[in-house]
Amino acid sequence: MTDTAPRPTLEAVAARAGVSRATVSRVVNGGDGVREPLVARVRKAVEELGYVPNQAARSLVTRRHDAVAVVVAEPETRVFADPFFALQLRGISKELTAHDNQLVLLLTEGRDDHARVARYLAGGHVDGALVFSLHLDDPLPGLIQRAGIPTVFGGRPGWSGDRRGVVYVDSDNRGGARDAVRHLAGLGRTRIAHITGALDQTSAVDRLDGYRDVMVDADPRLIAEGDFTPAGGEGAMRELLERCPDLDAVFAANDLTAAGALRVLRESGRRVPDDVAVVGFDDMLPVAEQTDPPLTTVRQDIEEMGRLMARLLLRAPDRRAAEQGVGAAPSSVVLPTTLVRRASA
Amino acid sequence: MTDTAPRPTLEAVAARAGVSRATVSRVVNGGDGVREPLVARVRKAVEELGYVPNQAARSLVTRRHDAVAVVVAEPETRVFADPFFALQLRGISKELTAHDNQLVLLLTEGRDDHARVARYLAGGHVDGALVFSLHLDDPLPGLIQRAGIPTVFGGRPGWSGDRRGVVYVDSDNRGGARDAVRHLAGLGRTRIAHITGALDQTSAVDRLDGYRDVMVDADPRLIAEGDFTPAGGEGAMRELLERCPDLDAVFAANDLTAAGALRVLRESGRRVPDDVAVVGFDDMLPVAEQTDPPLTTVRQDIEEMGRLMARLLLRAPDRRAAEQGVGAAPSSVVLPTTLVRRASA
DNA sequence: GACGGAGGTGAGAGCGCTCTCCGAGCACCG
DNA sequence: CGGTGCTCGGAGAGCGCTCTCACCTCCGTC
Repeated sequence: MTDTAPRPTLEAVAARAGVSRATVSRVVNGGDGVREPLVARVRKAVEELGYVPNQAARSLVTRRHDAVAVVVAEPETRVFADPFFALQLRGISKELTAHDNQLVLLLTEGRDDHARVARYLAGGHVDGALVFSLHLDDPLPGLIQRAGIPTVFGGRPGWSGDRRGVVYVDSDNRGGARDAVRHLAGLGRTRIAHITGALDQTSAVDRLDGYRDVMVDADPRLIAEGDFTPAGGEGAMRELLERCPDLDAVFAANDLTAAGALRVLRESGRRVPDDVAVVGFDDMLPVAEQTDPPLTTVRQDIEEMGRLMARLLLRAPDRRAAEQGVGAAPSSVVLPTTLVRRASA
Repeated sequence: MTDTAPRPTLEAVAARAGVSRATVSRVVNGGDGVREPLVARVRKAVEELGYVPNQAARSLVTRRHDAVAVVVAEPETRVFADPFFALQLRGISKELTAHDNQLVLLLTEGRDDHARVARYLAGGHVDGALVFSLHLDDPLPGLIQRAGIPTVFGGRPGWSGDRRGVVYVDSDNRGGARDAVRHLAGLGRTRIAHITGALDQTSAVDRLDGYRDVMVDADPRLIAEGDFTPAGGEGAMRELLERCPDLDAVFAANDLTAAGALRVLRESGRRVPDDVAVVGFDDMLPVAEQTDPPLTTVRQDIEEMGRLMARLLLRAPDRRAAEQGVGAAPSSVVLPTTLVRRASA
């Protein structure tokens, strides 16, 4: 069980294959510049010995780590109750795996962790960082920028610091919101309400802006603040019904909020979509398909966002290249959204 | 921006503090055996230079990595739609952070990834592994055991291989299920049905066993197979209503399933809990509290399970200690559950 | 006052790998 | 047939750190 067998080294493989360490190294790293028969002999030795390169030794000299940190700066449990982040993580994982990179997960809770994360990133343990920092007042992006490693943000960081060189991947929240509201208007609805998300996050602000783009002179009482949770949606919906009992449509900042709103609408005796049409955002499948009635919503490809973040990061020029002016820094990407029609609007 | 500044080394700190490398190393690693004035001088130099130890160099000689792999062997998206895993991850993260360990996340999808994961773990990149492998037929536990690194499983691995030395953390699924069913019986219910989870997972099997412990000679038609999803719960509930229209209680394998069942019960015109009492499992807050009526359920402390897994792993004797027979291997832990009474039963 | 010992400090040898030279060998050209 | 250029393989120098020794200082003790 406790196999004392020391792991074989390059040296051991070289000895077995009857070549030098350098040759084995070349083969292990792609085999360029080594003649076929030798390559085969080396590979055979590697196989027989079960050789696995020592990553620490390799990193020591190459200064690469083939590892990327994923920083999740969400103080609340919410990020977890929410499949959103999990899906992005999955996209990231797939892309990193495809490039033989490891994923180091850094969850932060509260300010105390910020210093820890900053130190870790500055410590050169990873080649780059993917950061989810959704809050407007979050100091983390600034700290990370100072750490000086390539970084891609998930969602537009709502952050007033130096924006130069900031790369992010986001959905077209504003455009998606516009589509949603236009859809409702196209159904002949005129009293279209909006339940916002947590307004300390850029996505919520952008969706609100999109709503306003279409409802240029909307009754301000048609806007109620939510927080992306079902409970928030319920509260906001009650508020709206009280203020504007004549509303005939609701655009909710996300599907969970919409689910809460639907519940309150049903309680109040309103029929959806007959009396009030409802549109959500995200197209989170377990939620959007399970509501009663199924939710018309704005889909964003969350997993693809994660993939893209990783791709952008891996493509980022490393320090040496940057110093030589080689390879432009990648720029931010905003992914399109699509309206998914179901029964609720 | 592209700071060419090479990171300072031990050597540099030593020079600045006017001591030897060895002394700096001692201070950085706790400062034992170094006199106070020197310690202060070294710390000052570290501070001024912004020295951060090179983990690769350190690992190269110590053969420790202060990193733990978390392997999630769930081919389906489901694990993600489900806050369950996320909560455990959070517990793990907290505990690892408290011990200055990093979390390397390995998500596997499908068989192809198994070899990759096994190679990684065997490659000695991490000091141990926390493995979530919920499926009965999963080859991963075997592969990992062969990799020969300390491992703790999340949930009892349903695996027919060599069980010696297998350490896991699980909830008392069977006991919790018994409590749930006894509670229903205590309410005077006699036709108590069970919707199972996905029966290729030990937790589902254990909960079914718990149900059977109480319902010793239950009508087999009172058991319907679900899959831990709301949709599965709906299907199973319809099936049950058709087979046994006289049932007066349902114990669902988890809260999501219960939510689906509730919907079908409502559709069928039955009142909960008056006509049919319902109990879930997990006490997943966003779900259990939001159902109509709120769900009576069996709570397990998911985050604590994660914490415990990490604690067990970190306590596991390292190889050297094991060779000397020092430090017993930790043993598995089964955490108790508690019944949470809400309105549904 | 000399000696033993304990407690601090420094020197140096690697950990396993990459990568830069160099030298050897080969083909091809003159 | 000798020279030239190129390609392939090997030797060796570190990467930054830890850790074992050996040494040195200073205290207590007889």
